[in-house]
Amino acid sequence: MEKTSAPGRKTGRPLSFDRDEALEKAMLTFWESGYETTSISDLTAAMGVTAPSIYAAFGDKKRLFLEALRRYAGDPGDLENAMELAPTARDAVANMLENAARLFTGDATPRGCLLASAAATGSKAAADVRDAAAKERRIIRAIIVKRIEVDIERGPLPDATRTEALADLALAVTQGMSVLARDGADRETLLEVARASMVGWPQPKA
Amino acid sequence: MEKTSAPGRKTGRPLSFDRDEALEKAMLTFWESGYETTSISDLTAAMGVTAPSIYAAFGDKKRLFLEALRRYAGDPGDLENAMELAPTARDAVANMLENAARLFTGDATPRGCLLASAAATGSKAAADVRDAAAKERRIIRAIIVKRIEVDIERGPLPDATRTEALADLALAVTQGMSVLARDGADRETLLEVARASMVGWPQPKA
DNA sequence: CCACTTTAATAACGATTGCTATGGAAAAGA
DNA sequence: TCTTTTCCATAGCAATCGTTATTAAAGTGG
Repeated sequence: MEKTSAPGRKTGRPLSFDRDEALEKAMLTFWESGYETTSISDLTAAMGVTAPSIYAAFGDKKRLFLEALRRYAGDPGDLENAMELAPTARDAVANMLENAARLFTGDATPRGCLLASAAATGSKAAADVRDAAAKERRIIRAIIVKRIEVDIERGPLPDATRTEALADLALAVTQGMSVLARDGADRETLLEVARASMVGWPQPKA
Repeated sequence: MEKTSAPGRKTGRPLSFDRDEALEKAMLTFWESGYETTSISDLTAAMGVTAPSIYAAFGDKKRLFLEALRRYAGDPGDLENAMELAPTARDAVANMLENAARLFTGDATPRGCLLASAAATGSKAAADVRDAAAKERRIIRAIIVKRIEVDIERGPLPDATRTEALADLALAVTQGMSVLARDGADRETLLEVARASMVGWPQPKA
C-alpha cells in the first residue's frame, strides 16, 4: 500500500506534473480562500491535477495544507539571519513589518496573510491547522524577542525595554495589517500603519 | 408565501422559542467558528431550534449571520457617544483598544473578534459577508477619525497629526489582538499590546 | 516484447452541506 | 366547537464535501 512516490524509485510511470509547482498553486489557493473554505475541487482546478493524484502526492487535504503552510512561512533561520543583519532591533522589526505590508498587498499573490486566514478558520475539526499557524507565529515572536534582547545587552535599547510587549505588538500589527489588506487597503496605507506602530519604540540610549 | 412572523399578527400558534435568545446563541456560534465553517446543524444544536424554524424566523444562513453581525457590532452611535465623552481622542482610542482586549479574552464569550473571523472567511460565495464586516470596520474607522479631528481643532493634538494613520493603526491593532487571543494570549498580554500601540501618539500641545 | 511498477482518469463512495415540502399540532377568534 | 392562522417535527431534497476503488496508460529492466 505504498502511496507516496519513493525518492529512489527505478521504474514506473513518471509524474505528469511538477510537484513543487502544484504545491505552489495549492498554497496560493489556500492563501486566497483559507483552509476549510477551500475545497478539493478548488485545488484540482488551481493545481491542474486530479484528486487521486493530489492524494497520492500529498496525502490528504490537511497534510497538503500543512505543507503549503511551511512553504509560505519559509525557513525561520532566514528571518533570524535577516534580523541579525539589521543594525538595530528597531530596524529589524521595522523591516519585518514593511515587508509584511508589501507582501500582503502584492499583485501576484492573494491579499493578506495565509497565517491569519488559518487562525480564523473555524470548526473544531481544524484545530490542529490553527495550532500549526499559531506555532509559526510563536516562532516569529521568539525571533523578535531574541533580537530585542541582543540590543538590550549591547546597549542601543534600555534595560527597562518591554521586550515581550514590543514583540506582541509587532505580531498584532502584522496580523492586523492582513485584515486591512483583505478589506482593500492599499500598500501605502499598510506601510503607514507599520511605521506608526514603531513610533513608540524606546529611543536609543546613546 | 409569508415566511416571517408578521409583527402585527392577531392569531396563530406562538413561537416556542425566544427569537432574541436564539439570535444571541447564533451570534456566539458564528463568533466561535466563523461564517462558512459554522453549519446549520451547529446552529440548530446551539440555538435549540430546528432548521425549518430557523429559516422561518431568520430567512437563510446568510441573513442570520448578518443579523448576528449587527448584534455583535452594536449601535455605532454608542461608540461615537463614548468617544465624545472621553476627555481626549487619545483616551477615547485607548479605551476602545482596552475594551477590545477585554472583550476578546472574556470568559463568557469566544476568543477573538467576530469581525476578524468574518474577514478571513474564504470562498467567493461569502464575499458579501466579508464586505459586511469590512463595512463595520469602516464605520469604526470613521468614528475614530472624527474624534481625532475634534482634538486637532480644539487644541490637544497638533495640526500635523497623522489622523488616518492613527486610525488605521488602532484598527489593525484591534484585529491583530483578535488573532493573538485566538492563539491563546491572555488578557494582560492584550492589554499590554493595546498600551504599547498608544505610546507613539503625539504629545498634547499644552 | 514481456513482465513489473507507478501514475492517470473515471467514476463513485458515504457523509454532510444548505435548504424545504409535507402533515399535523397549537393557539386565537368566531 | 369550528375555522383560521401559524408554527413544529419528520423526513428528505439536490448538491457538494473529502476521499478512494478500479482500471487503463506510461514508463523501466530484463
